[in-house]
Parts: sequence; C-alpha cells; structure tokens
Amino acid sequence: MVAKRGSPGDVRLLVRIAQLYYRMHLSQAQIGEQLGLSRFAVGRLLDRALDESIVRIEVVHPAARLVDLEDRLVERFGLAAALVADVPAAASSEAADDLARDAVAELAADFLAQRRPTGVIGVSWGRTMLAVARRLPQGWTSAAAVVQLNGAASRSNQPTRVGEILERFASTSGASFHGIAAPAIVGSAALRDALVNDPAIRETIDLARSATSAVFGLGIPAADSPHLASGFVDEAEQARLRSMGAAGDVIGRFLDDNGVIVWPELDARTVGLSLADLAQKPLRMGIAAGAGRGPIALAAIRAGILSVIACDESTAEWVLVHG
Amino acid sequence: MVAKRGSPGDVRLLVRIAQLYYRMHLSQAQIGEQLGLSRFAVGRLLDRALDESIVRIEVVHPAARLVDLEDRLVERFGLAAALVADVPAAASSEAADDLARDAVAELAADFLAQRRPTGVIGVSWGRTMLAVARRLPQGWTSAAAVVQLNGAASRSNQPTRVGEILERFASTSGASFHGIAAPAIVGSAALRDALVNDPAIRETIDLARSATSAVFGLGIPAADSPHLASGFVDEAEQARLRSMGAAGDVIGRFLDDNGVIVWPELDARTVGLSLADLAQKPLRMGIAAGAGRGPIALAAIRAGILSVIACDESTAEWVLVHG
DNA sequence: CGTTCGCATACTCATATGAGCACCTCGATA
DNA sequence: TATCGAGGTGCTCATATGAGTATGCGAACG
Repeated sequence: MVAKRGSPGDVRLLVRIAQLYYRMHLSQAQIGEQLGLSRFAVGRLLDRALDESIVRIEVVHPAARLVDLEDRLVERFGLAAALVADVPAAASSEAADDLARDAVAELAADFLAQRRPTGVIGVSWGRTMLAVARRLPQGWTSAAAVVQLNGAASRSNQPTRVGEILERFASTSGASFHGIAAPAIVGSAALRDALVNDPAIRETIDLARSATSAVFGLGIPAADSPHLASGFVDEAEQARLRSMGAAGDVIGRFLDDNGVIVWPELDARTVGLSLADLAQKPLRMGIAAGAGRGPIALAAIRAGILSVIACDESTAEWVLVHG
Repeated sequence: MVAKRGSPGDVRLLVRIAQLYYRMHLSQAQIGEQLGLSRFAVGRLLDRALDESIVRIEVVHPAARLVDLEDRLVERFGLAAALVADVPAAASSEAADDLARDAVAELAADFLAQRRPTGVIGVSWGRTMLAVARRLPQGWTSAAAVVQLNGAASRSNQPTRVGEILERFASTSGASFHGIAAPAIVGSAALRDALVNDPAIRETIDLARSATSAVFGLGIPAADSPHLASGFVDEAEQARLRSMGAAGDVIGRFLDDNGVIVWPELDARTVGLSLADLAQKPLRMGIAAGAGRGPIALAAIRAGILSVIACDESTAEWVLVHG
C-alpha cells in the first residue's frame, strides 16, 4: 500500500500503522504480519509517527493545566511539592477569595492526610488555616504535639480563632496542643523580648523550634490583616510598612518582594518563631489562597521558607510569570 | 497528592499518572514507586484515564481521513483493499479531474508494485489506465503476459492509446503483451460473435480469461466516452443507454446503479471478457478517478466485480454515503 | 571497478505490560 | 448479626515491547 521513502505514500503507511496500533489495538507483530513488515519495522515506524506528530497523545482533562502548573513550580523553585487548586469562577472578588480558600484548603488537608507528618507540628493561624483545620479527617496522622508558631492575641474585635485551629489539628490527630498566649506584634522590641523570655511563652516557642513540620498561611498587608489590626501597629506604621514594599507576611513577619525582612524594627516587635528557624524544618507548607497573594508566595519561595506550596491557579501563574 | 475515590482529587491522580506516563515516559513501575502505588494500580488507573478520555490518542495527520475511508470501504463491502487518494483542490473541474486521475493512478501503481501480481495480467484502457501505466516502475513485477480485457479499436478520431498502455505494462515487467484487435462495441451481436470466433481474437480472450489479475478503469457514459464514441453506438442509442439508467461501464459493459447489465442487447454487441469471468479473478482492481464516478464504483462493487478499489476522496465518500 | 560509509534491517535478550486469578474490605441486605 | 456481593488489591505468568548489536544493501567516492 506504499512505496518510496519520504514520499507521500510513506506518510500513508505511518498513518495506517498508527491507526491499527492506537485505534484498533493490534499488536505490532500483528500489524507487521498484515502489512508484510517485521515487528521491528513496525515499532520504528510507530516511533517515527510519534515524533513526526502524526500521532498526538495528550492529556485533555482541565485538571491537566493544574498538574502542569504544579510540575513547573516544583521544577523551577526546587520545591518538594506544589498543590494548585482549581478555582471555580465567581462573581465578586470576595466570593472568589472564599472559593479559592476552600479549594486550596481542601488540597492542603488532603496532602497532609496523605503525608501523615508525625512528631511536633507547627501551625500558624488565619482564615486559610482555619479552613484547612476544618477539613482534616479524623485520624489524619498521629502527631505528638501541635504548636502555634507565632503570637495571635489581638486587641481588635476580630477573633483570630487560633484556638479552634489548634484544637482541630490536635483532636483529629490525638496530639497535645500548645498556644502562644501573646499578640502577634507588640508595641516595642523590649516588650517582645520580655514576653519571649516569659517561661511559658519561651517554652512554647522552643517547642515550635523543635517541630519538624510547619503549616502556615501567607498573608498580605491589607488593612484588615489581623496582624496589623492587633492594635500595636498604628495606621502610620501600617502605611509605612506598605510604602517600604511589604509583599506580605509569613507567621507575622513581613517580607519584601525578594523575601527579605522589610522592616527589621517591626520584626523585632514580632512574637514567634524566627524565619531562620522556620526554614530549617524538613516539611514547611505555605498556603496562599486568594487574589494578590502572588508577591508574598514568591517572596517566601525566594527566602527558602517553603518546601511545599499550596495555592490557587492565578497565584501559581503569577509566581511562574514573575519568578 | 490525592485522596477519596470518585472525588475531584481522584481525577488529579489520573491526570498526574497520565502525564508521568505519556509525557515524561516513566514506566508504570516507576510511577507506582513515586506515588506509593503498586504498578498494577498504576496500570489500571491508566486504563481508566484512557476510557474516561482524560488521555486522548489521535492520529492527526490529514492523511488519516483517507486511511479511514479506505478502512470503511474494505469493511463495508468486504473488499481486499481500498486506496483513496488525496486530491489537491483545483480551479476548474477538468483540471480537478486530471489531478484526481494522477493521484489515484499513483496509488494504484504503488499498490501493484507492492503486490507484484504474477502470471497473466488483464488490463483495460482509458485515460486512467494510461496514467497508471506511465507510473509503473521498471521491474514492478515479473508477470508472464499482459492481455487486453476488452476491445478498443475506434472509428473516432480519439486514439485509445491502448497500445501504449499494454506496452508499458509489459515492458516494465518483462511480460509479453496481447491486444484485442477489435472495437469495444460493434454494430450487431452477430458481428460481435463473428469477431469473437476469429481465432486471433478468441485466443486473446481465452488468455484474458486465464488471467489471475485484472486492472481496469470505471467509466461513465459521457458523450466523450471512448466506448460510445467508437462509432458503432449512435447518438440515439447513447441517449437510450443513459435514460435506461446506466451508471457507467466496466470493460465496456454498462451497468445500472445496482450493478446489473443495463441493456443486454448492447452488451451482446460488446467485445471482450464477460463480467462473470472477470468476477472470478483473485485480484481485480477497479480504478475510479474524477467527478461522477460514485455510481459506477458502487455498481461495480455491488456486482462483485471489485476486490480492490482505487478512487479519489469524493468518490469514496459518495460510495459510503449511498452504499 | 573496488572500497567505504550510511542507513535500514533483523536479530537476541532484558524489561515492561496485560490477563487472569485468588483474596480482602466494606457496605448493603436479609 | 451473619452473609453476600461489588469493587479493589497484588500476585503469577505469558506476552509485547524496546535497547543494543551485527548484518546487508546501495550510494558516493577514490
């Protein structure tokens, strides 16, 4: 049915073989028999059909995009894993943020349940962490202790719900839990030092330092950020923080686009584990859900704080485009 | 990276596995190792990805359409083979016919060269057969003899070139050649019988009867048909032939849409092999190139005259739609 | 002419894959 | 509560496939 190499008829043979193999599911040997070729020739021609793209094999499911983004994040930034959530479109940006948070939290909780980290697990707080905590299945792991990574008590009227987060992480895994009874950011470095030297708080931070896993949200410096709204950072300071180029915060510590502490004096007033200590942990999962999280996600990656990122599709794309 | 069966996360796993297997070319065992699954599970999930069409494997080359048409012709009509040519678009319909003829002739010649029929080969004549003859490569086969299947001498001013056709078939294969020195259609059944009983002609027709392969064009009853223009079929008879529903002719014998001899009296005036004898041969290739050949192609198929059809794309489609 | 090179071929052998089977787990049902 | 059945699992074993290698054929070259 065919003749000269390189002639049009040649392509016909490739097409015919490809059809027999991929559509009719004949074996290469059968095809060879039928067409008077050795099975080796058929195999080689099949290879050729593949790289002359006469045959196309593609993963067509919409989720393939996401898996692709994950692969690229892992590859580009040397992460241990990346989780990119499929975020359904939503009308208002607030509703979209809620959906994104839920989707990302679902992925993060699934990941944790599959990984089953043991020993001491450090957690931050925030809406995203709450969403994760609420999705942890009973018995998701058998950790020894769950410990808060940074301060949370707030003078504002926004409850941080850090208690529920810790309680859920602990009760679903059978671990004990340990909160930090202090604000995220206080009024002076001296006060911070005093708090951190308080035996109870110091003990908890030491425990956080010993944690081998950490799970934390990546925040942005919006006016409603619980960290800024704690009451110890006044409006002028908030404005200054933003004007200095703060991309967002990781466990209460604000970074610029390159992952450098943006305002060391403010950082000196922040209660909790240091980023250097955080970056030592084998498993450190940062979660970024919602619009505008690209910069802080990239900053955290650049600072080497993340080994695993969980985020939504648009954040992943932002990071890949700008990183 | 995944959790519950049937959940969205499930699809993620399929997608991930599909990517690793088809894009990264990892083995199923490697994938299993990496994802903590047995290689059997991976294989089964790959199957699922295939039939949930998360993975699509398709033959994308334009020629695939043609191969598909060929397969359907073979399948539907129980042919031994079908050759469908890719006909480039052309401005005028006459130019299109020329291109179609060339493309189909190329395929037919390739097919013959690959099949290498031996023994006695019967051929008809016409523009298409000439195009085939001109494309036979030197030494395409080692036949013993090439014999004309039906009469050709004509009173019209159109040369039939049957001599060149026979000569090319023979000289490229080392065979002897045997023409029929008589018109295609004569004025009366008595004259036909007389001719056929002439020793020289009878001998040739006997030889044609003994041929194991036959290659012939499928004609249409147009005014310029060499059969009709032979001068022994007058205009009134031509009109009558068409009004009786002649779809076209095979070796000078006109069939209706169902493959039945349309006008027995005319057939009795036709010089050459009978269709019954033709239908006995193991290899009988009919060639139909150009517009309007659908009906005669289908008629020949229905009459069981063809074991191999060579035609252009539109003819193939017509036959499949109407058959 | 004879030589050599390049490329396609057909082989052997190791590996990857698929079919069939026995088992197990879990939820539904009597 | 006991039993059953549908799915899912991992096995063995036969088969299909691919890597690597030696051979052969024809074209280009001296």
